[in-house]
Amino acid sequence: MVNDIKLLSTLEAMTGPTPHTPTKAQLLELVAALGTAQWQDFAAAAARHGLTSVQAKLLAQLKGPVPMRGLAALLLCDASNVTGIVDRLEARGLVRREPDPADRRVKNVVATDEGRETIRRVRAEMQATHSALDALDEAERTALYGLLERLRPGLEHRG
Amino acid sequence: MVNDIKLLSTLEAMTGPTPHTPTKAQLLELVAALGTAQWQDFAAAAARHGLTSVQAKLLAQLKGPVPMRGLAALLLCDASNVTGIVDRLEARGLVRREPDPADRRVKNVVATDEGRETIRRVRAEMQATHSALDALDEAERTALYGLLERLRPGLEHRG
DNA sequence: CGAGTTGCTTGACGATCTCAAGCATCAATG
DNA sequence: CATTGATGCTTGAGATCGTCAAGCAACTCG
Repeated sequence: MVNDIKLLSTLEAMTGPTPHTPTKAQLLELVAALGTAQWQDFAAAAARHGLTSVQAKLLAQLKGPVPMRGLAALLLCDASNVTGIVDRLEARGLVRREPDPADRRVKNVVATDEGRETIRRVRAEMQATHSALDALDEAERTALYGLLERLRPGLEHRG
Repeated sequence: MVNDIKLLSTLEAMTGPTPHTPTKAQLLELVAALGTAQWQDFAAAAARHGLTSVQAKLLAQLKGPVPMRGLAALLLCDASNVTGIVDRLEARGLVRREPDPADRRVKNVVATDEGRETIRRVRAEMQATHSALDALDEAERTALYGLLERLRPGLEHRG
């Protein structure tokens, strides 16, 4: 699938002095470190707006109306947990519970204007993440995106 | 710095049908999604050994003796929080508190044999992460490693 | 209608997290 | 040496997060 010699030399030109092929363990550690760094960047940005990371994460899922059950699935947690988180967001006016017209058991959660604006700012204020991505040029971003997309299927549906 | 045309076509051969250059937002979203997926993989593996994710994360830091204060710095949390986490790990025999010979205020936390073995297994059992990385060949891993290393400086020391 | 399922909430309980306060120890100063 | 201040850890109060079990309302199917 890949022409090793040509590709590696191109990559070397691209990423600077190439470390020799990393162990899976090294790669794993690096991915983990960056994952937590980015999560903490997110948490810090959320905190500046008086949100916990979980509240911000929930808010980030609300592109449209989502039933409580759906939020539990997205956040991979118990539905009873979502009740409390939405309670607190609703008390601050960032979110609304709307009755579902088709099923009276269901409550759909919707972000208010203020909620949308807040999460937009949180994303914009993730300085560490933004400046990290700014270190890459366009070609590198495309390459990174492609590689990460290849990782996605393995990571997201787990066995 | 980069020969765009040649590089992009090589990358296209490498990553399959190339999405056009992704927005920073798209890239950010993808990185976030993979970060959480990996974190949940870690949490699930830890849970199989009766550990919470935070307990496992603390255990993962113990390559040698680390003072409580140092753990708080590594985990980016209050020192009083570490007390409780170490209490629970110590009660299960995964960790020990040792007096510091040079400073009697300090307690150094050390992983026991069982603690080391447990965290080793947790890492080994992160199936989703391992199988995701298995989807990449050697050249791709090297490329990914190089790109992530470029991201690290921006992400880790934040302003 | 009745039985089972599903969506949400509540209550109990443990873990995580922060803050303020406290105790012991260290370091520096007079 | 004695005092003062800083440092390392623990404790307690209070909020959030997370699960499980139980409950109520509403949907589905026979």
